[in-house]
Amino acid sequence: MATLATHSPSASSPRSSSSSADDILYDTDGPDAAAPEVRTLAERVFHQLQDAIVRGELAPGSKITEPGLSKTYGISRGPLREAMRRLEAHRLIERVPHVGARVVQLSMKELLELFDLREALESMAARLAAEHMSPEEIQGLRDVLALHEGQADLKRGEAYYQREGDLDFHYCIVQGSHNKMLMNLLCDDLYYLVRLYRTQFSASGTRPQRAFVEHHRIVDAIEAGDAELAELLMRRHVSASRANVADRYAATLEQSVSQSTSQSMSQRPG
Amino acid sequence: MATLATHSPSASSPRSSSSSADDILYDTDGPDAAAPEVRTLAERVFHQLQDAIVRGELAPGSKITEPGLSKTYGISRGPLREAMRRLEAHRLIERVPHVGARVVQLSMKELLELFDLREALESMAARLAAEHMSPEEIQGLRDVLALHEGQADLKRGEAYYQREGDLDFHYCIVQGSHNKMLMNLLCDDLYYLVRLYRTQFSASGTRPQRAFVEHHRIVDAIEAGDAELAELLMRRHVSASRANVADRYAATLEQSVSQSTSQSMSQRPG
DNA sequence: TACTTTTCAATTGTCGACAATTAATCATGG
DNA sequence: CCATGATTAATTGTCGACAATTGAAAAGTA
Repeated sequence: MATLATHSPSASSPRSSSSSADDILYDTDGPDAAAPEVRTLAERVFHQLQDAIVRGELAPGSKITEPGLSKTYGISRGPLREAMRRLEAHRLIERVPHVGARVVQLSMKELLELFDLREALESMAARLAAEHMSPEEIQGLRDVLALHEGQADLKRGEAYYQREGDLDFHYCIVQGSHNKMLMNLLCDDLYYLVRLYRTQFSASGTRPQRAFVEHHRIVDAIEAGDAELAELLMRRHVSASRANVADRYAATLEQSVSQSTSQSMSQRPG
Repeated sequence: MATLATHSPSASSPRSSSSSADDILYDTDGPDAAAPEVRTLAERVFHQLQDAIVRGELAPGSKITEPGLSKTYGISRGPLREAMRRLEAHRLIERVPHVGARVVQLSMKELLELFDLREALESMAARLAAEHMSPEEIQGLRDVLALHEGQADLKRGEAYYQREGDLDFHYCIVQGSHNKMLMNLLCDDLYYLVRLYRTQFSASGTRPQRAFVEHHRIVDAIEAGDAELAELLMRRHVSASRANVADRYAATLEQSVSQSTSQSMSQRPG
């Protein structure tokens, strides 16, 4: 049932299968955050499972069993249960006592709710970033945008979202808010869900380029110290992203009229 | 070290030590949410520990050890670790690998950050509530306010906040938003922290009465379907509550100049 | 055939024991 | 007297085994 790819049980190097985009993010977290931070088996398996879920190797809605994963990753059920409990805390899996756990499957309603949350929280983050970001941090933000501009992905206009490039930007904004609570909430609890469905509803048409322009406008506002404008632009940016996802979903629905490929979609499109 | 009160290891009735205010909240959650929901040892101990922390029996910053709690609650370390992991997910304790866990101790900066988050999220909740709440739900909201009005606590103007009366109201608003993501975030992740520090920085002077009036105004806006006004009023309401906490903290600081009772306060006031 | 009951295999929950790591204690040397 | 290093007790991490619960398959009956 679970389309689990080959996972070497003895992972020698930590964070080996994570994307390069993550390294950019983690570097912005601070100087002492560069440490691997995998001091225990449960942590390592947690990161591996997290990666497998976000990458889609563990399909949304698929049931995951403790003995199965225990054998797959070569560890006992003790640390595995701890890793699963952490996944549940991050809302990546859902557990039912005495029944089991399965990978989370957001309905379209919930996915749009997630964007509403982002709109409220990230606009707040942009406002705080405009108030608190240092010139060095703003320069780092510009570097991120320049890095994205140089990538061929953006020019082809396809994979800007899928390759975490967009989230990199949002990460930096949230970090710039200097609000630890907000950082925890967005980066630890919400962004993993966003990444999960980002690959499914990737941006279409001219949306990546427009998003890139919007990013620049937001940085301009932050650099000018215009908190109100930064908040407004970020709110519009997330809202436009939300609308794009909704459109993509509607297109998927129309497409699924002829083809009955409603397997990976939601059952309750309310 | 941990000032743990007497906890009967064999708790016959579930949710025995929770306040009556919680029952009101849980009833608004739906008809089938009245079930005890404690189908496992880990769940029960989680609720017991959660209650002990929120009630202050486990002081903020105090270290909690697995063998200690294991013996206190009469269970093995297996389910206890699971309960602790859930507490960590709810940000009520902080764990360090190979070192241990201790009850969370928010700095004043973090506590104010928490209020900023509430301001952004609950104003959003109020707006959604004005758009989506049914007449029956609004009537339930008025019932909550009437219930609070009849209590002697409010008249004495002291314990309105401490007795979860205020949070009851906010719970109902969040439920009325009909946004599951928002409900999870606020009710599961943030409100326990709020409750923890609510007893410490209880409202002062005429603040409880004013808060009560503000509650009525918010319900009026919701009933009128004025989403914009409801959002604004809630934003002001939370902001005023934040200011009140900040004032109380400043008063505590001045008081700690003569008395060096900086034990339960934060070490990093900034 | 359809429905109810029973059985059973699989999974989850719980426990006790052992290994690994840490922080404090104590001894030693400068 | 203080700093530094080894020792040790305590705590956390990990493991394998057993008990309890669940869901479904199998058997029986109307």
